Amino acid sequence: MSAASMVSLSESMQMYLVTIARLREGAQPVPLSQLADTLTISSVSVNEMCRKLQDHGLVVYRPYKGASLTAEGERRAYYILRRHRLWEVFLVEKLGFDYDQSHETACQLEHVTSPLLADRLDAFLAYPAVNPSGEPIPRIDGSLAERVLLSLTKLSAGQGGHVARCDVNVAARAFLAERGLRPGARFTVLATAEESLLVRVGGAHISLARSLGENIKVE
Amino acid sequence: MSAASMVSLSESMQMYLVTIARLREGAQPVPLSQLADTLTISSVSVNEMCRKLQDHGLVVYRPYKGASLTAEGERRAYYILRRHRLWEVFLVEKLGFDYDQSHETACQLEHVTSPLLADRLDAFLAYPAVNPSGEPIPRIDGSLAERVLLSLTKLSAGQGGHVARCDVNVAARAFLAERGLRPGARFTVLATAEESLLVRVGGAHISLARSLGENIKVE
DNA sequence: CTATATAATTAGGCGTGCCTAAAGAATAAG
DNA sequence: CTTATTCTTTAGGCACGCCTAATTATATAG
Repeated sequence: MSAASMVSLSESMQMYLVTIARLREGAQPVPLSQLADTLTISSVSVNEMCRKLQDHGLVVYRPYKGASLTAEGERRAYYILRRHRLWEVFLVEKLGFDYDQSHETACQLEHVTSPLLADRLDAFLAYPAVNPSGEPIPRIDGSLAERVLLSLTKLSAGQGGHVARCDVNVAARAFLAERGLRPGARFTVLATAEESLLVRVGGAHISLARSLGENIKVE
Repeated sequence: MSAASMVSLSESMQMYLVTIARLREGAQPVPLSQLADTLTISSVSVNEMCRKLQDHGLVVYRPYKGASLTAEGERRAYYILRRHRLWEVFLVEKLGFDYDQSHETACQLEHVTSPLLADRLDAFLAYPAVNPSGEPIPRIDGSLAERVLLSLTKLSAGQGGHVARCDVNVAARAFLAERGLRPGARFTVLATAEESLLVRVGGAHISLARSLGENIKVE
């Protein structure tokens, strides 16, 4: 529980923090299994690291519940997330990367980005508010604009946007992801009816029950 | 002595290779003491690593002589050096960094730069031939333009350039470095006479014997 | 309320890259 | 040619971040 305000964190610790920040929904702790899965690291190692992060005062870990961020942990996570998303903007807008390519590359660059570099990059990119898939970029002061999310069913035919979250069961999530309807994807609503709606994502068309669309959050 | 052509190298191994490439003059092996000094790593560790690099077929290490690069080692070194200098150009020209700042930052970025990123960056910067201090940038094919170097004494009053190398003894090197006349520094020749010349570097003026200037290589 | 699947933990290990201390070898200077 | 200095090598260790195998604890479905 030591403060460790100025100490610089290892790349691994940084990755854990930002992963928790990404996976959590609201103040919900993130199950370690999910963390292990996302990071592709064994659950034993994840456990170990979460305890260490807790000792550093960055994470609160409750067995069988999961890991959540302390105020300091969140600050650290946003610090990295800011760099990550700034690089994504640079890679996509200036270097013509695909979003997926940019994400992978930004994952590396984020850890070697000094405050000076981050701020200059920010200025160079004209202070973007969001990354290429619409996720907000934390500001220098650590503040993060909340995304304004709508249910997919709130849109009318012709409108489009980005998928933010799919709050559905695993089977449905896999089904949708396979067809391209996953967080970050750009889509257009083609038609709506009483009980279902038709969506275009990438080259594919998907027809969804309203009950399912209700739980897909977009912006 | 295994080939290891495709294997990716650790960041440390990369740092050793590019450091050797930077320090060597011609095909001269680099003394381990100099390597240890530059990397600020104990000579024991440097020794260890040079043996490992030799086992990987990247370096030739001869005790009491020093380390030199194999063809493959040089290829790897240039691969990193290319990324390093491209980032320096980006940081200085696009983000307004000082050269010294850019050098430090580029040292980090170079290790997380995929071929795609390097090539896009190269294009974005309009295929620069040299970094901000005039050192040539290795090309994609691994070729490195030789610098055209002159002795400082070859210049006449009014001409200027960058210091490339100071081939003088330690005391003289330290003396000159302290006054700003070190590799990378921009200077102007203010006046020349039979036995000495006057140079401006930064805000300072330095008067040098021709015999000393003879061994200062510039471009 | 108990069985079963899921999660947590302990124990022991591995590779990398660095360190210090101490001993041994070669070069360069007298 | 020999001594002093510098360089090399061996030995033993440490921190980090990861691993597997085996054990123990919890939660939840029946």
